Amino acid sequence: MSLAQLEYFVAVAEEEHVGRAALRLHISQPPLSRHIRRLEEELGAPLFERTPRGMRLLPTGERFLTHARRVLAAVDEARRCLEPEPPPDAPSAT
Amino acid sequence: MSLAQLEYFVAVAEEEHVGRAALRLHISQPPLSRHIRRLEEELGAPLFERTPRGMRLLPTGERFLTHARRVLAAVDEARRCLEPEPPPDAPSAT
DNA sequence: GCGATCCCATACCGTTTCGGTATGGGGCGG
DNA sequence: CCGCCCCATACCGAAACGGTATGGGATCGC
Repeated sequence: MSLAQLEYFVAVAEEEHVGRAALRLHISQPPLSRHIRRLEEELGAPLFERTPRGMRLLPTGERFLTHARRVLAAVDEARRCLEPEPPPDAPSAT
Repeated sequence: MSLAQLEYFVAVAEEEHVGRAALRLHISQPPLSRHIRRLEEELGAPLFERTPRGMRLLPTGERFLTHARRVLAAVDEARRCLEPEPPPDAPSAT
């Protein structure tokens, strides 16, 4: 499991469509399909139901989505905690 | 930034020693040094102080360590949320 | 029913990343 | 001065990634 795979999974879950998710992620569709499939294999459980109209989250996928977002949020916080502090004379309120 | 890098960072931070951390992670020392350095480059800030005895966390590294552990914990939870439930007749107490 | 269309999945290829071995450079202790 | 213990760099083969081309299945219009 990689952070990229989690981002990919979230995008597909939200779009319910591999093609649109690929556009949003700026990669092409086949690698994205592969990542999703490999993630499912690694987790040992399918996350999506493949329908003629696209992808729909299974209950397992719904649960995983919550945790995936939590991971990505934690990564964002980790990045932010290192950002240089804004200048003392904050332009926001003063 | 990758999950592997976060694991590597935590191990080096805990061991304060690249060589021991490498043993613990079952990889060799040079790739581990590279990962740490590349993580620092990506974050734009050094995380460790290099001493003749090993590596010591800088204040920035201490802050980042907290967040790195949070990310890895969230990943663990994500994995766990998919595990098959234990059988109803729990063997723990019977 | 047939062809066009829209999905996702697979095959193949070039590039990049990763991990391992060998080696360099610097500080500390005998 | 010499050996030892650190981390850093150089180089190489293996694995993973992303892109293009293509296949297989289902739906819609005719």
